[in-house]
Amino acid sequence: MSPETKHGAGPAIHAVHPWTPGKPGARVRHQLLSDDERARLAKIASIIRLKKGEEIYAEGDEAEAAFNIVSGIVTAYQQTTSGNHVAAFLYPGDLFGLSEEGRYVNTTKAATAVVAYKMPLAAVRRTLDNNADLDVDVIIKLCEELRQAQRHAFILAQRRAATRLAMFLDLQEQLQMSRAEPPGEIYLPMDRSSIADYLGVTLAAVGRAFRTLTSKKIISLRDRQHVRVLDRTALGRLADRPPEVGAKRA
Amino acid sequence: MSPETKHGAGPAIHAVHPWTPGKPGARVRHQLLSDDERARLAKIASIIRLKKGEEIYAEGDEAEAAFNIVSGIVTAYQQTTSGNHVAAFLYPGDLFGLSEEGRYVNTTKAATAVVAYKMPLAAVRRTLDNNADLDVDVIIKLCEELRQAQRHAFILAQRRAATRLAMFLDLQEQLQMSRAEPPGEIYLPMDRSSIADYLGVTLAAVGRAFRTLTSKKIISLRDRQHVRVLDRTALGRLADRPPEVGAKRA
DNA sequence: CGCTAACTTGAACGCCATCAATGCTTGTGG
DNA sequence: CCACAAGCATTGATGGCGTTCAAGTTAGCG
Repeated sequence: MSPETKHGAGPAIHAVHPWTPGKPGARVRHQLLSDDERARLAKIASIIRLKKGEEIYAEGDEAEAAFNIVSGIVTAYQQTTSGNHVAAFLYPGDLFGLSEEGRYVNTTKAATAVVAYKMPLAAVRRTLDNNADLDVDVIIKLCEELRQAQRHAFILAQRRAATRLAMFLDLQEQLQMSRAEPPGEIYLPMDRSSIADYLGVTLAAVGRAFRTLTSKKIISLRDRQHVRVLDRTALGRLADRPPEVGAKRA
Repeated sequence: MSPETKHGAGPAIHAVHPWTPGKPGARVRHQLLSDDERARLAKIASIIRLKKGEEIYAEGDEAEAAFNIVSGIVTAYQQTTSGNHVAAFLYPGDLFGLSEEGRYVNTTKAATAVVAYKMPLAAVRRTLDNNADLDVDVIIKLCEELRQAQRHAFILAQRRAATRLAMFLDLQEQLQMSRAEPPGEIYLPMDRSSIADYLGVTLAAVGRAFRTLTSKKIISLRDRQHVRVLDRTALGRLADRPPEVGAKRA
């Protein structure tokens, strides 16, 4: 078997461009690497395949490789005594395995079956040293991940669980569009408890929030993984405006 | 080195190194730029001086320059109908002015009097194209900002206000150490309502949280801007940091 | 087709948002 | 130097929302 040829040219990095303007709010993701660059990275990369639930590396481990997702979803989280905190859901085209002072800062595991490229850090650094254009691509990707983390913080700063969920769904839909996936329905590959850990609320609260949005006819659930948006205006309103603060009602 | 050199040599970028290991948890920040690089950046930079409260740019403005702080504190935030969300407090050595599709993603204003370098984006890009070593420095800095944003999200995922405040104080103390500032007391240059907006709680809740930590003899307040840590173990426990078992490197 | 894990729903308690009043501090002019 | 004002911060009461604990339901998988 020859996975390298099967999956084509090699690693691919997708990101929204920081300085090239597009249609406002469109946030189109481009593939940043040229065929040439992909081929160069392919030389230092190996393919790994993970079953759902498998751990890739753990927080505090010595960082030895960076990863690039080909297919599937990866959850990055940290474990605490009072439950897990999900920092990000990673999709095809995403990079992960960043370290601080030589150690990984979070734990990663496959949320679905995953295929990914694994690139030893030493080789990555060597390649970066010799390819100035790659540097720029990495910068662009890091800018995107930074904005992503800031959006996450923004969601977590909301007070009501239904608002956080609305913003999460809104975000997922935007990401899906920017990945040029079929629209019309939001697909949630991760399970409810991962969503809860991402939103910083309990599993029970996520359930209630889904119920709230459903009973208000803002969304409808085809099944646990597929959400249809019925009232985009109301969803958007929840996502950046305070929910009816007025408590003066009988 | 003349006294003027510090401000005269040009922009300075400070960051914790992602792959060079240090004493675990020490998180020492280094100045990334060589004198030569600073001089090159100085050619495209101009100095700006801001009074406390002055706005630097607003969310949605067309991005035309990046900034690098020389002295003072900058607050980066977004305005919503239900109050402000503070995304970050920026210190000397930090970079800001990142954009998405050519527009700023947040509003920035001076939290204290500020001196900063302003660098037109076009010139920055040209300089990056011609200086591969600068690229690497920017990558390192972006990694740090990313981790910073993830830590912020981690704080916001906490449920109790006192826990968020404890983690915030812990973080500020670490940052202060990594900046090699005098230890023994945490200095909070920002006002209470900025802290509230950073922690995603109300001003009143911040007050209560301070009172809780004070009455538990975990901290004491010299004045509104100076906090002394009385019980670091308890603070770390609240902050959900693993107990520091003589972690002085093996 | 039964088992298990994931999810939903229910009831009581506690924390924080909200509204509102008081206290503190800083700056300005008399 | 004090009086005063304006902004910032603390403190107090009440109610809503989310956590917690627990039971019931669905879906996935052998």
